[in-house]
Amino acid sequence: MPEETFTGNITIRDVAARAGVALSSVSRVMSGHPDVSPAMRARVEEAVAALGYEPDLLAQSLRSGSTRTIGFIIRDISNPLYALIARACEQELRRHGYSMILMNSDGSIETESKNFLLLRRRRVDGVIASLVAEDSPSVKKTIVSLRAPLVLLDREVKGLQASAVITDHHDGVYEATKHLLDAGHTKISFITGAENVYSTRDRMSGFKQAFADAGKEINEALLALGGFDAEYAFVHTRTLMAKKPRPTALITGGIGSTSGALRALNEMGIKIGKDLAFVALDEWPLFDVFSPQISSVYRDAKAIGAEAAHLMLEVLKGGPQKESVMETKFTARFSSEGGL
Amino acid sequence: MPEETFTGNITIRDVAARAGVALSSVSRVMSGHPDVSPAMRARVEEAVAALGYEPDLLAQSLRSGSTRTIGFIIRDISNPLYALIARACEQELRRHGYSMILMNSDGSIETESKNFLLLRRRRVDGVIASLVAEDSPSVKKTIVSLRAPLVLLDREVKGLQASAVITDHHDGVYEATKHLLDAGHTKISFITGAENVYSTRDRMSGFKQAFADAGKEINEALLALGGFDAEYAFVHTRTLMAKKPRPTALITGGIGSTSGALRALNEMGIKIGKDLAFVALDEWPLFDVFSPQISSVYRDAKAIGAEAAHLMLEVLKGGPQKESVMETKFTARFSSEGGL
DNA sequence: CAAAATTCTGGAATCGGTTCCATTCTACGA
DNA sequence: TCGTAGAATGGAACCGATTCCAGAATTTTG
Repeated sequence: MPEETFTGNITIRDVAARAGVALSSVSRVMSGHPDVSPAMRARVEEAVAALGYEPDLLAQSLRSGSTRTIGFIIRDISNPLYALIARACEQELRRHGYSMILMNSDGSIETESKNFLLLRRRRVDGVIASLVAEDSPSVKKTIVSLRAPLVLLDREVKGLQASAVITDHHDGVYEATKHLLDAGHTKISFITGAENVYSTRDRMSGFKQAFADAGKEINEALLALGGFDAEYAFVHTRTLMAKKPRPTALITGGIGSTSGALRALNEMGIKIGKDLAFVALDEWPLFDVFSPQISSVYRDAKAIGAEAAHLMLEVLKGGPQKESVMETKFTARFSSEGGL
Repeated sequence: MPEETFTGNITIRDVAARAGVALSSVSRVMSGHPDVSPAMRARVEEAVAALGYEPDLLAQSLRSGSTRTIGFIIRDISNPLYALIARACEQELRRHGYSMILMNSDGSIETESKNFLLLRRRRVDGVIASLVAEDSPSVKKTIVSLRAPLVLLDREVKGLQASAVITDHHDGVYEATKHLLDAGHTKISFITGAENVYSTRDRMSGFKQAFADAGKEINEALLALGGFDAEYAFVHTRTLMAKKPRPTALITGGIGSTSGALRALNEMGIKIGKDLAFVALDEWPLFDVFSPQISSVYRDAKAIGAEAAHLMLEVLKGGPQKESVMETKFTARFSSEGGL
């Protein structure tokens, strides 16, 4: 029960003064050091309780070198997939005494770089990040200079010491593409981000293999691999759907791409499952309620977030860097019918 | 161009040594203090550039008392409304040199309390929070002991020094309810969180006034004001819809409530806009794409997040505490037809 | 019972900066 | 030419903790 009112902060000195002991003794009691007599422990604990003392994490960090803080850099927290990942990740980190500093990179390499630099100055113990691109030398240099453990989300940067949680997009997309090919589609459009990130490459790899296995040729003109944002997908959906002959099927990679594409299709009056076979990669909140008819390749965002936290905690404990692979699951629904 | 490789961190001492000047001079140059000769500035800047020196934010914070860090406590970042708020808020804070520590309270008062305590120990410069409840004395005590500025999101806690961004739910809900009453509904259900948070009270106030203005009586048995989570709404939708006579209209407050209710309605085979008139409070991502038929009361989450950041920055600059009111807008669509 | 080993405790250095204060140097006016 | 104001710089204290080291108090051993 604190007896003092708040006038400035209560420091270890105040505790030491009240207990009539040295600073070092108070510190030892607080940190559970073995070299403390029961009498000393009692005296200090009384003073701590009476004053309501709480050690200053800032000062502890400065001295110990560990801030118990993890940076979390993503494109955009308002993307529901990232939000789910962040939620699970934060929960897990908090459970182990770590706090999360959240930073949006807004899809900009410069912002991302600045964020990394700032986290370094803040002396975070580690960073969990989904890079905007894997091929930026400046970001790579920044990351190396971090000298703190890094966990990548769905990215592969060669020549970089890092753990990673990656998704096996290949299998899910392979199944989805095979499903479309089996139905007789060959003019299949694919809209998603650029190939300078792992997720796009892995998705394309599944896409290509399905075509190869079916002995069919990919029509490169129907691919739009330029950006994850809704605007990019919106524009390219309009362009692609205006081509003749028009694509008979469309796959969109990521929630941003999907929303932009669907908005364009809506506007153009193209009905999925009838005029066009459609598959979305990744699901979003209320998916099962509002989009029970959309074929999708699903992945468990919550599990990804928790796994990212685990990998980080593992390395912080001195363990080895690791790469975890999360699975995807294709489910065919009404939207991937029709189109032919 | 750094000539040294990284071996431990480069401190202000290294810079002073290389430039052959005192620590205090380096510090003055770095902080742009006026008492610095051009010659001194040049020498120090040369050394800074050569060594690639960057001041340690931790040490600066300890000395200056300001961490340039803002805590952000919400129920759940994976709620799209909060995600949008967080995104806009972080962007704005970052633009002004502040970082955001994100914490989910998971709807638990104890977790929320712990989060506040941890933020205090981390010496954050301020906290932006959407409290789980307004009537918890323990949380109130914790907040008072923070002694850092607080910006509340859609909450009103009396006896607390704080800024706030609140939403004018009253008007939107009033319009929505009036719309239903005008159509002839009287058995209107309302499912949302408890009345110990401002948003529920303000929504109920609009609801009640619409009934009063219409000279109708509210059927209290049709209200379920107990939780914002989907599970609560799911369970109570089933119960309420099993009553006889059954409610002819339903309003759900918040995205969690809405998703739970819609899931239950789906399962029960009740079609909104036909078997039941339905209004959702708050929209969600892809709302216009997938739910263009759902009547809603909309608010601009991005603006709310940016405003929260502004209020915080204002107070940090020494300005007064303020309360900002954001508007809501009811739009009638297909879902609020039928039911009678 | 003295010497040695063990257990505790206090003092001081340290983490990496900022800032006050005193001192030196320069320039100006009387 | 001297006194003094003003600018520039260095030294030291400080922010709030941790930890090493030395010494005091206690216990064990010969």
